[in-house]
Amino acid sequence: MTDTPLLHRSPISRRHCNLAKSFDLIGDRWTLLILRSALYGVRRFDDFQAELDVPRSVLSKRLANLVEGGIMERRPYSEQGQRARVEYHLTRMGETLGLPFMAMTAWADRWLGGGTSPLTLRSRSTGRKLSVALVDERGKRADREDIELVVDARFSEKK
Amino acid sequence: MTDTPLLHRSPISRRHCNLAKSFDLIGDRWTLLILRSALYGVRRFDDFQAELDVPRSVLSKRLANLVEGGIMERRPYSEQGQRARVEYHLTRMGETLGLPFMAMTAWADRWLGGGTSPLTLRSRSTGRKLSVALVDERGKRADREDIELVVDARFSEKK
DNA sequence: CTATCTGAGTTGCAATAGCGAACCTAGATG
DNA sequence: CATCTAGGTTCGCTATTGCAACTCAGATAG
Repeated sequence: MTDTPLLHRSPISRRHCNLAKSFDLIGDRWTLLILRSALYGVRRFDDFQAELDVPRSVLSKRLANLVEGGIMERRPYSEQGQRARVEYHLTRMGETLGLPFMAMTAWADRWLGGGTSPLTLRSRSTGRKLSVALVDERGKRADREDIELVVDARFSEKK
Repeated sequence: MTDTPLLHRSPISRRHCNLAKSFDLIGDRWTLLILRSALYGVRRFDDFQAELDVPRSVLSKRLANLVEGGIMERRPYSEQGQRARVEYHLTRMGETLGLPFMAMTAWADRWLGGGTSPLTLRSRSTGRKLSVALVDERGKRADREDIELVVDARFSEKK
């Protein structure tokens, strides 16, 4: 296992790094916890609040940020004989966070859960176990040593 | 595309959720940015500081947390004719965050970068483009509708 | 037609965390 | 013996968080 070579600067400048930008949007403990719940199907203010025990004022602000960022949307609903209320649904943009969250879950199960996985993923059609991996177009897994980073020079440090 | 069914509580209680635990460790904007740089090969205090423009006091605290959490380790080094100094290396635990970060990068390129990817991944041996995906043991990609969540009942809400 | 319940917030205040600048320290160099 | 460098710490100020209480709007009950 060779160490990655020492660098003094990242190959992609922070201004151009979409990953870095994404952290402005979701790089916050409560936001991440809200998204975790939302990906499971939680949608309502009081459900988020009760499940996470997040201060209502903070929850309110975080949900507003997520809506502004396009990750969630406010959608009115009404239950029989109740006045109209509001749910927070993931947009398509929000739903696609599923994959990074699954990758993160696998990491966390391995390193923080001692290898126990409270939740596993399975193919409904084939019954096979699913996992997140780095693969080529054919589905062949790449191993760590075989990965090459290709940097688009337009996005490097000083342009 | 059917909506995920409404839930009032997540299927995994927060106490048992390793994903939720991981957010205590890395669910913070600066921590995430530090890890991004570290995965590229940045290791030194002043390099992190200059690249990220993070307050030195905050950087100091975050690095200490990462070391305490087992994600990074302090390692002494000396350059010729310089006194011994310290670098922050990712441990194996830290390195394996690469996959979640690659998944997150792909998400961010798609939704925040308008589809432009400053950085792409390629297989050194085959030259093929690599991407993060949810696959079965054979490398067959699963599509969204075909994913089943299997919950270990021991970790549900009330035990 | 007033009183109560419920879900979805807002408000106010104290405690905490973050920010930026200045300072410290230990050896190597001029 | 003054300066430089890398890796920090300290300090005062501001911004954000956490918590409890309050509001608001409609539906239902008495």
